[in-house]
Amino acid sequence: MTDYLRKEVKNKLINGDYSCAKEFTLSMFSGKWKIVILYHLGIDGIYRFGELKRLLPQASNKMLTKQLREMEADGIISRTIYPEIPVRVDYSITDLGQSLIPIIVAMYEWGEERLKSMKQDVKFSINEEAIK
Amino acid sequence: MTDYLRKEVKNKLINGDYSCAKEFTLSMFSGKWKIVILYHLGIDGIYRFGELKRLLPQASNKMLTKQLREMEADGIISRTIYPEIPVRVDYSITDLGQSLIPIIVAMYEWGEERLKSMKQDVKFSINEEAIK
DNA sequence: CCGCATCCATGTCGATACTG
DNA sequence: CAGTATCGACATGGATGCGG
Repeated sequence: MTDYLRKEVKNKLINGDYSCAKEFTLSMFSGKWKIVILYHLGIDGIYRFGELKRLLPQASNKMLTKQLREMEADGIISRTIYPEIPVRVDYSITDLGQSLIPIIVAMYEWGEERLKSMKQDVKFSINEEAIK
Repeated sequence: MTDYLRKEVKNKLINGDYSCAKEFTLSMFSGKWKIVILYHLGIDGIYRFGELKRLLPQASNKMLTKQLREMEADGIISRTIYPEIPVRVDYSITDLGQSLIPIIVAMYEWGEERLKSMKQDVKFSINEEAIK
């Protein structure tokens, strides 16, 4: 829903509907590859376009570019072009982007916990099967 | 991207790729209306289907139902049917869903702050215009 | 090397009408 | 009341090829 969400939130903001603060935050990193890119840039540091591509082999050029451009427009990452030949482009997180990292870390931890307890449940049901 | 995200994450989980904990968490509330519904159920308490509809006038039956069913399947909300006539259905948040509320509150607060400083920037540029 | 442009299959969402 | 069914418009994302 990402593009849709971005458009919706923009419309709401234009129409003065400021009751959508959480949707606004969500629209920052809810996009294909966005949360992963942001996490890497926040934790690891600077990446070049090609490095991100290798990091996300499933992402097409088109999608990767789109996500990066949107995050740049939102001010959470920055893009630096070095007009060498061949061209070189660096991506890094901004201070604003960095301020989102705690939330993403919280999401990471929640996910880890949840996955752990889901594995537990699987073990339990296997044991129950064994008892029968 | 929501449905896509859900499918992707499910596939990743099936394939034993447990390195996607944040995407997994994201898939819990990244869906049309999900974060708003979850927030209301978490803060206000129980809602009936019709009440949610009135709360989200833009949401169609189809979408509202879909989002509620998915969140139920994910175990973050629960659905109770009272076989009266006419039928009555209550939706409430589960303990698991409640454990997501701090993250959503953090997102709400980040959004509020961000919107505030964006308004500030608008004021600044208006003042600059006035100075000229 | 880092993209953008185009085409096309698929997916998503709204509107409307109908049911137990 | 609380949904389901169906149809059609629209958007999304993958593949490919081109360009500075």
